[in-house]
Amino acid sequence: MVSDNGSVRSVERVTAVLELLSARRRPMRLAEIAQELEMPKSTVHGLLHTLDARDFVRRDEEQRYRLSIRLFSLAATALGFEDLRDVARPAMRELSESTRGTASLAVLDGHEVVYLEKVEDRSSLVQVVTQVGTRVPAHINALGKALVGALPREERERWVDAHTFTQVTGSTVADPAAFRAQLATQDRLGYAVNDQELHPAVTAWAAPVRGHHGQVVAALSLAHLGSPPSAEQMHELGLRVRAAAGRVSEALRSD
Amino acid sequence: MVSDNGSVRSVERVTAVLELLSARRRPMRLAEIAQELEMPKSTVHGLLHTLDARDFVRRDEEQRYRLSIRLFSLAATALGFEDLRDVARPAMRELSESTRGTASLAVLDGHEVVYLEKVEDRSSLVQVVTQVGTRVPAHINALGKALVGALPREERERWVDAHTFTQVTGSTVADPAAFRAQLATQDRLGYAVNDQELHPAVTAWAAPVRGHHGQVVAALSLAHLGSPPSAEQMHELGLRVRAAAGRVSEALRSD
DNA sequence: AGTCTCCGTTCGTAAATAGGAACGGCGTTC
DNA sequence: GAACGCCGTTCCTATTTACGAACGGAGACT
Repeated sequence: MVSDNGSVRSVERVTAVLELLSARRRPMRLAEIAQELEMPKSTVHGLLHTLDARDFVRRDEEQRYRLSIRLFSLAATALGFEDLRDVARPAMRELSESTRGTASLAVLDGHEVVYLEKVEDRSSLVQVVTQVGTRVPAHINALGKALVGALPREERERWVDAHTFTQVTGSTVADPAAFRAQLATQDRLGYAVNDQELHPAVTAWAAPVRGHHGQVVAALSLAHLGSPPSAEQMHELGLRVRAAAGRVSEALRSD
Repeated sequence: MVSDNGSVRSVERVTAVLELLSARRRPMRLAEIAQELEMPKSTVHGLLHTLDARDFVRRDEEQRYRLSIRLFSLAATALGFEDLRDVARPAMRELSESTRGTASLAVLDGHEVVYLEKVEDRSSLVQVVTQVGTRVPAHINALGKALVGALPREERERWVDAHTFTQVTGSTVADPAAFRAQLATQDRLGYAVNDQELHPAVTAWAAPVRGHHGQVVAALSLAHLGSPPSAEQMHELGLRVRAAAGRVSEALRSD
C-alpha cells in the first residue's frame, strides 16, 4: 500500500476493464482495451487471462472479450431483488392493464434511480423505453421523488443540498426550493408526480414500497404517455399507484 | 507470472470474494470473508477497500459488505439481453395468460440453462419458483433440450458426449442415448418437452427463438403445474409454444 | 470496572506483479 | 512474395502487493 488511497492496483484496473466492456456493450479485443484504458498490453493480457479463467469474461473465436453470462447470474441473484420483483409483479400488472400505462419498480442509488422491473401494457402502441438496470437522475423522475421523499428527514435534506438539478425539459424542477415544495406536496398526497419533467409526453406517478419493518425497499410507478390528464384524473391515478404500492408492501409483510 | 497458470493472483482472489458475496446472498463482514476463503484478513481488507472505492461492493453501517446495485446495472445492460427481454415479453404474456402457465425465457451457458425472464399467470395459486439468473442443468429442462437441440449437429454431439446426466426424479432422462432420442423427436415436432423430469408436478414445453440471421439467441418455454395433460393437450400446448417462439423470432427480425 | 475476545486496520519485508521491449504469427499492401 | 503493420504473447526486473504480526477499539462476559 505505497499508493495514496490504499487500493490494490490490479483490482482497480480489473474493475476498469469490466466497466469498459459494460459501457461499450460490444466485444472488445485486447489491444483496444489496452489503448482505451491507457494500460500496457501485457498488463491487460494478464487481467483478461485471469478474468477468462474465472469466467467473468468470455473470449470468442476472434479473440474478442465480452462479459460472461455468469456475471449476469452473479449480480442478479446476489441482490435479493428477485424476490421483490416476484412479489411486486402481480400488482404492477394489474396497475398497468387497468390504466393502459407502464408500471415500473425502482430503487434509489445515490442520486440516481435504478430500474428493477417493468410491466408494459400490451395494447399500447408507444412504449416507454426504459430498461431494467437503467439509471436516471432522481429529480426528474416520479420514482426518484417518491424515494427521496421517503428518506429520513435529515438524510433527505442532505440529499437535496448535495444534488445537482440538471434541467431536461422546460418543466423540469430546477432548484432545491421547488423540489422541496414538491416533496412536501407529495408527502401530503401519498404519491409523487412527474408531469412532463423528463419528457413532454410523459406523466408519471410513484409511491414507496415498504418492507417488513416499514423501511422503504423500492418505489412503484405508473407512466402515462400522451396529452396530460385532467386534474381529477391526475389525482385518481396517483391514488391508484399509492394503493398498488400499498398492496406490494402488504404482500412483503406476509412473507 | 511465476505461478503455473499465468493468472494475476489478486484478480483471482477478488473474483472469489465477489462470488462468495453472491453465493451467500447476504452481507458479510471482513473477518468472515477472510475465514471462508482462507485468506489473511489484511489481504481481504485491501481487496474490499478497493472494491468499495470502485463501487463494486457497498459497506453498510455495521461494516458488512454486499454487492453493489451498480454491479447489477453493469451486468444487466452489458449483455444486451434487455432488448431481447423487451421484445419477448408480449408473446410470453399472451402465452402465459391463455394457458394459465408460466412462460420463461432462457439461454444456454455451457451445460446449464440461465433464466433471463419470467412471466407468471396471475390467477394461478401455485407458482414456479425459478428466478431470473437461476441456473439448472440443461438435460432436465425443456428450455435446455430446445437449446441443445438447436446447436449445430457436430457441436450438439460433443455436448451430449460431454454432459453428465444427473438423475433428479424417476422420470429424468439418465443416459445419452435416451437424450439423443428426445432431441430427434423434438426436432421433428418443433418443440421440446419436459414431462415430470425436473419435478413430478411440472410439465413444460420449449422452442428456440432465432435472431436476425437465423441464429438461436434464446429459448422460450411454458411450464404447467399439476396433473400431466392428455396426449392431445400436450401436442396442442407444444405447438402454441412453438408459435410464440416464432412470433418473438419475427419481432427480432423486424428490429 | 476489569478482563477477554473478536474485529478492522497498519506496518515492513518476502513474494508476486507490471510493463517496456522483443518475438512470432497472421493478414494486407505493394 | 516480400515487406509492412497489427496483434497476442513471453521475458526480465523495478515496482507493487501479500501477509504475519502487532495495535487499538468495541462489545461481551465475569
